[in-house]
Amino acid sequence: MEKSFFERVFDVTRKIPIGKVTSYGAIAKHIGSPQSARMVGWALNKSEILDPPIPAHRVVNRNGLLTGKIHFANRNTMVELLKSEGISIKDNQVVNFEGHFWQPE
DNA sequence: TTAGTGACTGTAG
DNA sequence: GCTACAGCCACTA
Repeated sequence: MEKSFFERVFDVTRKIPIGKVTSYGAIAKHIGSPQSARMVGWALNKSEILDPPIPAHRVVNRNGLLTGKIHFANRNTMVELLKSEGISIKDNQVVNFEGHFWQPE
């Protein structure tokens, strides 16, 4: 039994270290479908109903832009969480994105 | 069962 | 440099 695409996304996302961020594309690539980054976002959307919750706030698009924050109940939640982990956010974007970037394995 | 949708990305104009 | 379009796969109605 292999894990579904869905579960792999969570598996990778959970491995993101504190203070680090990654992109949908990086996760999708790790799973094996670089062009299915949309699926990653879709999966993360479902993640909030899971237990335990997935650190979806550490996943941003390839520009370091917090596009996913619009799906949080409060649009400041994602920013605040990242800031509390030592990541600076400016204008919905990760400051020094490449410096904080983390890639699975 | 078929059709529609999605937290993206890369290429082309 | 910016805008537009197509592709990708899994899930829900």
